[in-house]
Amino acid sequence: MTDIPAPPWRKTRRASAPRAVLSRDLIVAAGLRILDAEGLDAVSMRRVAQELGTGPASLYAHVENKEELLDLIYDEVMGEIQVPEPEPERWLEQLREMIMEASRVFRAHADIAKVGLATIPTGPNALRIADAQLAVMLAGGVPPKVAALMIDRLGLYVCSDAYEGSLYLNRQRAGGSDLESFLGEFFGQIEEFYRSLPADRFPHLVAQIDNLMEAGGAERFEFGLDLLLRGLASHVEAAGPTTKG
Amino acid sequence: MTDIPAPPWRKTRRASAPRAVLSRDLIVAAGLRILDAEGLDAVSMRRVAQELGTGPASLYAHVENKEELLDLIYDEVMGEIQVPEPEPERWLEQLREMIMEASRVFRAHADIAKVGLATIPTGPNALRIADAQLAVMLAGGVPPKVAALMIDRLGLYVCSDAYEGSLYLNRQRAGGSDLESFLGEFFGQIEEFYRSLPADRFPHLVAQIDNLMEAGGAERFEFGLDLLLRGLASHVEAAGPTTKG
DNA sequence: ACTTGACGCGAACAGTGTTCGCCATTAAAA
DNA sequence: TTTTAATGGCGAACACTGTTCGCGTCAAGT
Repeated sequence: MTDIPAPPWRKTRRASAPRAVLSRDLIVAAGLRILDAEGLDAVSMRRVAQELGTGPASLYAHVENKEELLDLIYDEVMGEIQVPEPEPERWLEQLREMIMEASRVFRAHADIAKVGLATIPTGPNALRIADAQLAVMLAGGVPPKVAALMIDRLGLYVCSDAYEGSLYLNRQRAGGSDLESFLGEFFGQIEEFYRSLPADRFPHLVAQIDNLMEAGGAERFEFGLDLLLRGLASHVEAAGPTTKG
Repeated sequence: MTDIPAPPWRKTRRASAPRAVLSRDLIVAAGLRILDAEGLDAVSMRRVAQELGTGPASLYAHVENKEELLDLIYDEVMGEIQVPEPEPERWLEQLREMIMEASRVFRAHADIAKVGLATIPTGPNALRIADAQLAVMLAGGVPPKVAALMIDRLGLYVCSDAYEGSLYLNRQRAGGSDLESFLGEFFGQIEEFYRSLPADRFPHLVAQIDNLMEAGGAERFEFGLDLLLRGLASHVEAAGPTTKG
């Protein structure tokens, strides 16, 4: 019955209203597509619905609300983060590589980091990554209490730095120029502003303008990361070395 | 002329339409009042205007847009942060005290930290604090380049941690209960969720639940801060000690 | 006394997230 | 095979948001 070729008018009808074209996965995929192309602010229920050729109300059958949708997109992005098998003798290096990898993925997907800052991540991929970080640290002899605190602080650091970086990307999107020239002009203005400050009120700031402006985003991130990791290493040595000693 | 008591009918007129009742300072003060009482989301142009007994359009004569208003409120809050005179021999302690003071002020004003995350602070108070931090570090013998990177990372850390903390406050506001019982219930749910996870997929996470849940917000913040400061101290020793050596 | 100019502000526009109620289609039941 | 139940899709609407336009009114300058 249903296998016979349907008459054209019925086919038109079916094409105009095929059931189950919408699903959680399709909605999340559409949202991620918009996020990458137009930024987080563009990910509205209406825009996602439009991407799927429907209205905003249709999404609520598959997704509780916008917050849940963003959480789902966030975990989808986290799925791109690769984690290694623990090698105890190079645990610190491994941890550093994992953080750099996470940072890379966050930066690749515009300002999704804002979502990570705003929620306690409970998606499967977020859990997978937290578990892997914990595994590497415990294998390296980090005291469990310290390791537990550490994943919290590292997650906050990666998200907040990526979020800060996404702000420049957003402003560039608002303007029209390319990223390179935009950043140049933007930081040029900042530097000009700093140089215009009264040296008697802000003596140290004015004296250190070159040092303040010199470092780029990547250098700043790695500097802070190294501070955190050095501090962590000192905790391990203090608690009794399990490795190389 | 203007000193003589005005006749009642004029007084009534003046009371009904007094000129220049609006000003930047009044608008900022009203915004800060709403921020403290109802949170950042409540600070809308309409709500601020209502607080001043007028309409939203009236604000735009004194303030460029909402972003500028938030920046002004942010700097107003930063004005509460006290900074010390540099004492070179206890520079690290002093730096730590400054960060704790900043964190205290941020927490006192709900989720203003979100604004600090979203903009490069250029207000007078933000500059004053950055200059003071720089002063303490340079007096302590921190290499200028390192000190410059450090204020950036410390600012990011304080803001992001305060922002994360403000999220709980917001959710509590959305519900009706008091902060104490809300946090208890909330983290109870989180803990329950973690305990329900399959131990074969997330073995380390499940094994460390107690360690993950034990620490409160203050302990987490100070843990991360100590990591950063230990790392900074190691930079100073490496660059050649100016103090006590 | 009259003009000028700026401020105050009501109304409107283009957005947002979310809900309600109706329609069509499909799956199950009789 | 016919009727019923339920479910997904979706147009319209609600209560918001930031922002702009243009009118009127009031204060000061000439």
